Amino acid sequence: MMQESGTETKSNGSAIQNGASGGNHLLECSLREVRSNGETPSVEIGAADLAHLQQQQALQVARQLLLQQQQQQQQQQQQQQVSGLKSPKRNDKQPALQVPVSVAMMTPQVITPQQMQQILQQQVLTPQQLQVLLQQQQALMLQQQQLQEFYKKQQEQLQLQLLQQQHAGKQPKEPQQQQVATQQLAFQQQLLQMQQLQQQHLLSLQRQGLLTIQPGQPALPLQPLAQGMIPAELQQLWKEVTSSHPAEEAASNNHSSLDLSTTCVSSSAPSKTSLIINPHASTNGQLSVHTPKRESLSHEEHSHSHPLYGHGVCKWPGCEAVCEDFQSFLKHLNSEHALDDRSTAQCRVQMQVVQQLELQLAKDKERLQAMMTHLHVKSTEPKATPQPLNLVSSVTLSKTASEASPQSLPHTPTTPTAPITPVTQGPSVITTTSMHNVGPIRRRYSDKYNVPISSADIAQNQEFYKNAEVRPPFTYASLIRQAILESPEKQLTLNEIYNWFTRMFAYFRRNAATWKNAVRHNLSLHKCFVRVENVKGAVWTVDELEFQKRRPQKISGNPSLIKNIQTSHTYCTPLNAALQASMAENSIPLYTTASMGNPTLGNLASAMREELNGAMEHTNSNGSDSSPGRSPMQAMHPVHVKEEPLDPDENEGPLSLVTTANHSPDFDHDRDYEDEPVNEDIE
DNA sequence: CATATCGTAAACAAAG
DNA sequence: TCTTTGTTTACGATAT
Repeated sequence: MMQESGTETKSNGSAIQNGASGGNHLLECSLREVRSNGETPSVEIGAADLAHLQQQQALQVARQLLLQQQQQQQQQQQQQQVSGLKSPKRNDKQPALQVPVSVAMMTPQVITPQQMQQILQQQVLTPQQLQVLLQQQQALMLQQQQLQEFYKKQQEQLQLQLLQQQHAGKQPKEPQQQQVATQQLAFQQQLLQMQQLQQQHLLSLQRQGLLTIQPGQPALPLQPLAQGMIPAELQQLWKEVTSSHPAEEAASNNHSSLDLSTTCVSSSAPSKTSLIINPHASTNGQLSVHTPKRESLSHEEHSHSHPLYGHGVCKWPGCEAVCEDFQSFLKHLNSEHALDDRSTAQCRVQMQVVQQLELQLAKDKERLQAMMTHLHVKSTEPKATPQPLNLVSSVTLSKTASEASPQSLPHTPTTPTAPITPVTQGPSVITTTSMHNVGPIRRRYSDKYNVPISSADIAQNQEFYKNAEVRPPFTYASLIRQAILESPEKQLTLNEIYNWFTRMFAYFRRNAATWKNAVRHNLSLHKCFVRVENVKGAVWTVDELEFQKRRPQKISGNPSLIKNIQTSHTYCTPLNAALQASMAENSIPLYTTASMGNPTLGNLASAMREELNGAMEHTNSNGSDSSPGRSPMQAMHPVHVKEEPLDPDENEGPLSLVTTANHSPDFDHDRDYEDEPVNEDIE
């Protein structure tokens, strides 16, 4: 290898970097802070804020509901007492009474599987956002479940009382009332069952690819959510995406789904009838069995992270009670947040909160779509700077997004087979690399078309790739380059590169021999990687010029692509501003204070900026650049949170702010991956 | 069809 | 001697 180019490269790099990296640093820092907060999404606090505003109203609504419900039940039972017959009409009445209640508890404001998948596919959300959403959803589900159980309990108890009144002292074998009651229950549970079946059906349809959601369809503002997802399905979905702990989660999934299904199915089965017939043992028994079962389940399921428990604090909206351990939290949860009017109301409020968030998300997605459309389609129009901000709810724009720029949105046409990497086929500046369904399939990498490459996408999907064993859609060269450029000194030893791979990508915690060989192979093969002898050995650096050299060739074939890139470059700064302004504009209190606002949007912003910078970078390399002041290396500056603190002796780097901010909090986290995974599964 | 790129495998050598 | 690091060649898949 030629060593002399090493110093050359370095001086090159630093010279270029100095161009315009200052702004990035500032942003970087703020983003970093934000990100570090994002580890523990404090959505509930924001929810609490909103809850305070809405609590009064919701409380009343809830009370009314409960009152109505009870009254209706009493009326019903009085009728039963009077008639003592199981008339078919009773069944007619019940839907009117029960359906609204139970359905209302089941359906509202729960993300449908379609929406989930859509979100995942479009990858408009960062994995962090998804997790936040997911947690919220799970919390909601739990609450809903509780409500349902409560409802059922209540019904049973009422009937029990009824029985005791009527047949005091007797041991009725086949009282007609009970048949009626059983019918009631059965009916209600059939409803639930039907809903579940529907959901499962939809899910399976989607999994088979029969029911596809057009990825180009922008952010349909929440359709009336007819189907909610039960927690098991949510988890299943999430697991499919992440597939990080398959065994455990599969187990817990089975539990929860079993729990639900048994509740529904068996209760409509005759065996349950006998249970109900024997009220003393049965109902009590069911209650005493059921409740702890669910508890232990939730304990199992969320022992690591209960949606309502974090950092020793109860995260029930507006609570924040301190619980030292999970057990005490459970106690607290059951005592303080038992099923009463207040909890019910809070649950409803939380639903509203989630709905609002979803609405907001839909809006922002639409807005993003409009911006993209505008920048792609109307690339000939030079002054479009603040315009995207005003396009908040323009349906027409989002329509044109899917129609006019088909290239910008990979359509994955008719793929009933395995959904193979609908990875950015288009030149979209804001890539929508869908990664969740990337299988072990061989494929072309987006790097080819996609200017922003790893730098941007890695940043965007960092969290995801960290936990999901999904092959990142980037070439080894891109990844290596990214690793090196993320390091404070812009240089890494081979081992450090390895560590970066294992730390950043769950995928590379397997088959070490293979990918390490590939890494070495790439390091040697590509001229852009320069080995520099050091006192302690050798480090690898990136020759940006060389790296840039390779890509214009690839891209040259596609004029529209270049056009788009240039366009995005032209609008880079304005768009950046627009984005941030948009975020500021959007930051309703709910967002800014506590909920998903800062971390996720910040993350998004960083990702977007990276994308844009990446595009810029490439345009520069094409020579058709209009702003020579900005350099490729600027884009290379890490906007990422996780830096490369591995080398304790390389601290005097130029990015002191960044590195110091990075080193302390992340250090042990880094060490985690450093040791184990490397040797992990070499055979 | 030719070519380029990429990933994988593997042989080999030098250094630690 | 074994492992790590680095270089090189070969081949298949895929995209242009």
